[in-house]
Parts: sequence; structure tokens; C-alpha cells
Amino acid sequence: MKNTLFILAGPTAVGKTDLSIELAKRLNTEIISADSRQVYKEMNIGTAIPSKEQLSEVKHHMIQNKSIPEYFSAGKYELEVLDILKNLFRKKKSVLLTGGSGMYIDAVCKGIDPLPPPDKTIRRKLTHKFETEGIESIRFDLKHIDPEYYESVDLNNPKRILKALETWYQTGKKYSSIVKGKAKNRPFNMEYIVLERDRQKLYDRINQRTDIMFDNGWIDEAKKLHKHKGINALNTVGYKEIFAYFDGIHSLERAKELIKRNTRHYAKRQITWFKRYENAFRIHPEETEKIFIFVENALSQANE
RNA sequence: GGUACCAUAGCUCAGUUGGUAGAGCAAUGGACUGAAAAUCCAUGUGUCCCUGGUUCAAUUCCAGGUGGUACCA
Repeated sequence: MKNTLFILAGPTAVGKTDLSIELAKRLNTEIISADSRQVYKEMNIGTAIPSKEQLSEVKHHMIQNKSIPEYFSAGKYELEVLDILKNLFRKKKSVLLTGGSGMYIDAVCKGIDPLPPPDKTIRRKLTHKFETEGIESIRFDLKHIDPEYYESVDLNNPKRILKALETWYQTGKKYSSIVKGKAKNRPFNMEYIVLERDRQKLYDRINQRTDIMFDNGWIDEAKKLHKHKGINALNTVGYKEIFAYFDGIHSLERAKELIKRNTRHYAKRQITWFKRYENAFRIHPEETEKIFIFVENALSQANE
């Protein structure tokens, strides 16, 4: 008999939070958030953190337990979550992992090859090289350093190329020799539930939620974070558009429009990612009864 | 009511010296093993307002109609 990790995934604003609370109560278990921005304690309104009541109803992990200046990554996330799971599975038959960060979910479910945390100096140098000499220059370096990876990377995507170069300068090893992409075995079952909603309805919800966030004082929250604007954690839909408003780049109205649009784009990327989960149970978030039945069936099979 | 201007993609508009059309934005599809709410790639969308005329051929020229905008009354 194995324990089961239920993965509740879906695009932003689809309705994950409310459902996850209900599901966790039903399963008498705890929630691990799989959200790359909800881990930061300084952000609240703009990352749609569950309400105080919700947080008190069900214990949540990996929510607001990091600070914006801290370096965090999918690799760290994997290790921390595996640790939490080890403990939780001592007393719980099932645990709920819920969120919209596909790479974080995959890091837990499939594993991620070990890389060291980035060296700031090396990253700065490489970024500077890219910014001053252009993408050709870093492509050229990659071709000589790691020809195998050069063949398979997206050569238009500077971040991918820079990561591989950074790895080489830090470890002396080729990125392609470290990153194998082979899924690891996990000592628990994994059941995917992917939440889906009509596209137009989802977009309506995004638009409404954005307006509500502003009504709830998002601007004041962002004002306090403005001084940290260069930090990666704040390279986040919503905050960047509000910062641009503070900096006089565009109006508040324009910022709101851009936030809605960029959130829609983000949701689209998430939907694309979750199409990978071939064996997922795909369902509308309000079909709670069907979801409960799915969950119970999965658990009884795991007990056989 | 009169005069002028306008009517082309979901929106804002360009264009065709007459040979059925293209930009931006929006939208859509995709990639993605450590910056991932990040980053990157790809793709169109059409009674060219309606009716008639001229013409081998009209979205384009002409006339009338309809709608809009501005000014005059």
C-alpha cells in the first residue's frame, strides 16, 4: 500500500484555492502550495494568497515562507517539498499539492537534476556579455563549450543559453552532462486533477479578480515593494505593471489593462503546460462531487 | 434639413494609378530541468457598408441609399 499525492493543477483564477480547501478537508489532510510567487511573504494581494480563514481551516505548506531577496528555485522547491511529504505521509494517507507553477509541480513529481545555486558574479558577467554583445556572442560560446546542448536548445532564448554557460563556468561540467531529464521514481502514487473552464469565463474571472485586487489595496502593497523592483521575485505579472505606473511609464488605467492581458497570457501558458499531463482527470472546478468520487476511487485502488 | 468628411480583420487604421488586401494591438497554437507569474517560437483572422452604373474585370471610379462624425441652419 502506497500513499497518494493528489496534484491539483490549473490556470490562474480557475478556482484552485476554494476547491483545494474543500478537498483537503474531505481527505483530512494538508496542502502544499505549488506556486512560485506565493512562497514570498511580502506579496499578498497580487499573488492571490488564500484568505486568513482558509489558511486557518487547513494547514498550508510552502506559502509565504520565503523572503523576496532570498534565492529560490525549482530545485530547492523539490527538496523542501520531498522533506515535507516524508513527514506528512507518516500520518496522512494522502496529501494535496496544488498550484499553477508547472515546473515546480514537475520538480516534485519527476525530479530535477542537481545544479548548484547560481553564482551572482558569473551570472552578472554573462548577462552583461549578452546585453552588450548580443545573443550571437553567447550562442558562439555555447557552441564551443557544449555542442550537444547547442543542438537542442532554443537558440533564440537567452535565458536557456545563459543557464548552460553559467553551469559550465561554475562547475566545469557541461550542462548536457548534468541535465539528463530522466524522471525519478517516487515512493508514492501521483494522481493529477487538472481544472478547466471555458476560456471566455476564465478571462472574465481574471478581469474581475484584477479589479478586486486593486479595490483591496494592491497599490499600497506594491508601493512598499517598489524599492525591490529589480529582484526576480518581483518580475511578476501585476507588480511590474504597477511599478511602471509609479515610474511614470504609463497611466494607472493602462497598467490595469496590461495586467489583465498579461494575466491572460500567463493563463494560456499554464494551460499549454498542463496539456502534458496525459493521464490527468480533467474537470470543471465546480464539479466537486465528481472530483470527490475520483479521489475516493483513486484511494481505494491504492489500498488494494 | 444643408454642406463636408468617413465606412476595409474583434479594435485602431493603412492600401489597391481598377486585376478580391496588410500593419499594430487583441486573439489563437506551441516550446520550456533552477530567473518559470520568467523566457522564447509560430499563426491567421475579411460579403473591403448596401444597391445600381461604367468596365473584360469594381473593395477601388460614378450615382443613389444607409449609418457615423463635424460644421451650418
